[in-house]
Amino acid sequence: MPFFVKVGTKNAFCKARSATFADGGAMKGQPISPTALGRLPLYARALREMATRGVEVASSRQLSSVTGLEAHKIRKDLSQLGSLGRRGVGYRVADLLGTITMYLSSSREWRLAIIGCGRLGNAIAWHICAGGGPYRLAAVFDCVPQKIGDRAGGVEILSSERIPAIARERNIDIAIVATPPRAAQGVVDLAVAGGIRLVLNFSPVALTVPDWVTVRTVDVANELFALSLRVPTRSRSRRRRPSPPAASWVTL
Amino acid sequence: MPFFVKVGTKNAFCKARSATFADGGAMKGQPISPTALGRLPLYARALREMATRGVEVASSRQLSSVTGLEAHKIRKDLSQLGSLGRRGVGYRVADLLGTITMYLSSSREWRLAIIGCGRLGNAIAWHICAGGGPYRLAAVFDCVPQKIGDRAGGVEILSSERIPAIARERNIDIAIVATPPRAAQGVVDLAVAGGIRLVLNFSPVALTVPDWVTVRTVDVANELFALSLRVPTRSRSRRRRPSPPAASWVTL
DNA sequence: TATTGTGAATGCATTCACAGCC
DNA sequence: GGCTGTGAATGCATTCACAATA
Repeated sequence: MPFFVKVGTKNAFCKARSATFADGGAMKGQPISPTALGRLPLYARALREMATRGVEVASSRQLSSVTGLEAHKIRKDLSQLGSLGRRGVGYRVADLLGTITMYLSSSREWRLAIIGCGRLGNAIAWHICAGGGPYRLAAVFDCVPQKIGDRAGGVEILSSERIPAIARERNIDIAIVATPPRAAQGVVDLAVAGGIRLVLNFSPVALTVPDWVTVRTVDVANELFALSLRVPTRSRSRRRRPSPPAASWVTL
Repeated sequence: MPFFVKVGTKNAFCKARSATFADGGAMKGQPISPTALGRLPLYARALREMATRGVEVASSRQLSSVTGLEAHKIRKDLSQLGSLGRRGVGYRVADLLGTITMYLSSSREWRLAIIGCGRLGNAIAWHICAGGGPYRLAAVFDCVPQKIGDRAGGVEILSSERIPAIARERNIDIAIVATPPRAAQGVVDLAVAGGIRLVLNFSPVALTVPDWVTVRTVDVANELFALSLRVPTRSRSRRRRPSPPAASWVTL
């Protein structure tokens, strides 16, 4: 059972990996920090791209220029996967990519339902349909009668009333809510009734759910707002950072 | 020139507000922490909704149940705006809403360009067109000749080649990139050439930009990934949190 | 009693600095 | 000399606990 432990050093985090060597999982230290985990797909993409270009070895600085993240951060993240990379040389692209994909492959397929098949829902449906990854579009719902029976992302659109039943029937893991704000709470309630515990919400409202359900909201207006905060109003204490395009996300 | 200062107390943050009373802006302490600022729109929405329901006074607990955030956090955030709210009573909805909207109103209009008018770009175009807020859709670009001349979100679609010229002509502040991944870097280069310094990127690639440009990437696949990390694999150290629907975002 | 406001504690991510290798 | 790996320092957000107040 991996968890972070307080050990001798001041920063528990630094020792967390070695602290979990004992659990003897397939890979050495599972408890990679969640933020680092979230960046692994980015590294994987960069490495794949480098691999197709025939690059064999990549330094953290090169990875930095491709991903836009600081070399510091990259090394710290990668060090959590173990000691790949050779000092003075860099990381072997193929090996690193292999290890990362091992970590990423949850060897699990996630079954998605899109609720609300307006312009946005439709776009997401096709996006998922096209994109690789372990995500499968398993159902699409809408409450507009005219749309029912049409197809989106290769799946037949069903009536929203049937969400709870179909969610169980098709083993839906994740509901993507792309309805108008008004309807969002109603459909998420149906999804919860269907046993869904992960919700990705694109409508600009806060959804109330039981505490065993995780909601993640992506609000375009909020993204724009967060972005516009970034405008250099008066050259705010501008420390020279070589490439700071990495934006910090607003935490809800 | 607002900035955080180290003062007597151990936590500089706690004193940051009072430390900047001196700057004498229209509102007392401008330097609200960025994360708190990012949550203000959420509070505003909740308060507006309460106001329309005729609620006069709201406690942090009530706000908590509406927004899904912990009461702790809400009080901490709101305390940064000054001492609104009366102890033992709560916050006056109208007053609080007024103050928050004051903080939010940058009294500025942001002019957007959407680059790439496929399904996603089109959806975003209409989303912005419909949604209120200080964001105006000022241009839409696509590189597919067939689409040029069509309209999206009430704006004529122009050829991507014209991005630099139109960006200057129409004073575009923010570029929204919704192209296929291949084309993204190319169009963002054009946007940068047109003097755009804020980019919201929906394509799943890291964009390389000069350091005066801020890019914020929203990647649906990444969101799904981050969400699927949240699945309770083995009831991880589950501390009883009353309502933790608030998801923490993956930081790039 | 109910609720805000806030100093302090905690936790986590980032950044720094440099030891250890090529 | 260049580059990784990592302990420590820093910074910031969250959480806690409780004094102040209606």
